[in-house]
Amino acid sequence: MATSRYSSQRAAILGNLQSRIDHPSADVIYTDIKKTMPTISLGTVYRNLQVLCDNGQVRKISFSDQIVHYDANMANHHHFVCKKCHSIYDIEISTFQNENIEHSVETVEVVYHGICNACQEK
Amino acid sequence: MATSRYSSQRAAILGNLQSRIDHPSADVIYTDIKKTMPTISLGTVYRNLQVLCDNGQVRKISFSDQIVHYDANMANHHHFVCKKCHSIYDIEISTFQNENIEHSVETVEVVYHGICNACQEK
DNA sequence: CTGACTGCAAAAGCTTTGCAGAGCC
DNA sequence: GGCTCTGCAAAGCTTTTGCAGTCAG
Repeated sequence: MATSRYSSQRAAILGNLQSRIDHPSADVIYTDIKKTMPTISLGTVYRNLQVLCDNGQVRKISFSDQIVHYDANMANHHHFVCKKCHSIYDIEISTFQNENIEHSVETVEVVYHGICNACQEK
Repeated sequence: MATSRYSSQRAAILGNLQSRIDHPSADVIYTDIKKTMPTISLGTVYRNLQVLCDNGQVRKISFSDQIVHYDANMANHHHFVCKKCHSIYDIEISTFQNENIEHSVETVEVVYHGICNACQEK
């Protein structure tokens, strides 16, 4: 944050993402913001999403479609992806505990992120 | 596989993936196979990996790096991704039960795949 | 023979980056 | 005024696709 400066573009991007419950791609955010801020460029959207990620205000999520989706909900939660319509739903952890997911789950993918043993020893 | 035909290329791709414990990208598989089968093309690798996925012999896994990784281990297991060296480790479910993962986990990402309510009702 | 498969190369996404100019502090 | 940020456009990467020829069954 030390070298971060306020810009209306960055505010618009964060605001847009926080007002949504879906998990848009950079391009979807860009198209949406362009309606009210016609001069914004796609490169700016990508650059700011990266900064917001580094600042911990936004997270990237990626599924099997080679597109990075963004999520401003930083609370601990899971995701459900429909293989038919490709919608992405948030799954609250409490729901998860109850095994009470309202969709038909076929497979579960779990990915841990962190620092591996080899890197820690360096 | 009604309309599937044997080809040495497909066998080489599946064999290569099954002999590995890492989770290579299509390009890594291509480069590796090219050593013993110099005429194989990258397009063929992509096409066959897709077929093998459709047949349930291989699965795609994607993390936050915009590259699709392939995994021939179809048993139920999780993955650990090192944010420093980007290595991918398999995490066996039994290990998971014991919370006995040998790396330093910072975040966990859980994604369910299936058919959502809306699509089921159609 | 037939039709699925291959190699090649071009095209098609999505994302990153260089540059010159603009704007926040 | 300095340094970060922006818009634009080009470049970069991964992946897909069209086509004509090849090969398994």
